[in-house]
Amino acid sequence: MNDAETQSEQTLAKQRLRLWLRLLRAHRSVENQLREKMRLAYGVTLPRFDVLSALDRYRDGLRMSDLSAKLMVSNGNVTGIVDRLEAEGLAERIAVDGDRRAMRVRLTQDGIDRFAEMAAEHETWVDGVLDGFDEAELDTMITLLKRLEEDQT
Amino acid sequence: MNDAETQSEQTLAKQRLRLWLRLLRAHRSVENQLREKMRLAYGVTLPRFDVLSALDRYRDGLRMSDLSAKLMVSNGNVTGIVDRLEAEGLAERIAVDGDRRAMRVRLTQDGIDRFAEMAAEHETWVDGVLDGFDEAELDTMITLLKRLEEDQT
DNA sequence: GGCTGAAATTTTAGACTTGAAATACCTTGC
DNA sequence: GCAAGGTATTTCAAGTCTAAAATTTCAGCC
Repeated sequence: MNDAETQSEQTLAKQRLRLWLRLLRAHRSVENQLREKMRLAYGVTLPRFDVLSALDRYRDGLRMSDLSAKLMVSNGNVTGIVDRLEAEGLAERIAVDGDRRAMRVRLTQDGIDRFAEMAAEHETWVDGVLDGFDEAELDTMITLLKRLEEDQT
Repeated sequence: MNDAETQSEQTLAKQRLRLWLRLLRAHRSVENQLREKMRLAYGVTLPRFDVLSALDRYRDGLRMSDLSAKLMVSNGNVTGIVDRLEAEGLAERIAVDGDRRAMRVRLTQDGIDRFAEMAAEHETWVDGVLDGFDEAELDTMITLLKRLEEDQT
């Protein structure tokens, strides 16, 4: 455990741990700010906004399992959130013909309209929170974070 | 809205949004992996591990409010987690003399020992997950993420 | 047709999380 | 001293989240 290579490996591992802790804190910081703004301005939670956002991107609707895969959360989780969005009239479940096990979820017109309002302001909030980064820095981080995701087989 | 400067501002805002989405996904990806490993290997949740980690760094103990501030979560949240850690015998609450409102939480000897085991393996897991990054890349990201946090007044 | 295993979703139990209210205590100004 | 306002923590209701079990349906095979 005393040669230079092992030494460097140890340092690298520690540095990777530091990165993870930074990622954790950065995420929590941004999330906390956005959650409060969303709640005050629109009375909506972040998980619901995330689901609306995914559904807005796929106007034809998504299956429950596609939705949970895209959001990287469990199936049971989206069941509850979609239940509430449905109760609020922002989303609806429709049958998938040819497979009676599956459900397609899509935005209602009201959901489309409400999301459009929120999304516009959401973007300006994010812009404000990440104000300190210029284009080069943004590109750097986006590229590296994207690789992080791709690295996970 | 047609001059070059405004155009660039719009692009920057979109890019910042992209960064936030990347951050979200990267966080979720790492967290999901670590959660499962922690659960299978030690039967412990990530929130509990986080609290143990903070307490391990401050062996004299932390007040509940210091703990919640360091972890960037609500007060009510740490109350529940510390309750459970206490029930498991890993942490204990002790009175703060001079202020009967406050509580100091610290690890028990068992908590110290158990955490040491977990922390060692946790580090190797993080090392594995962030395997794809070399020292320069780690430094870059750490520096930028650190600045993100500092930018929030 | 009927059986078997897989797939999509929901249900369930338990934990985590927030924001707000409640409780208990402290501190300051008078 | 004591009232008023502030601080530390807990409690509470509602929502989010996971992992595992349960349901329902599908698809292939005999």
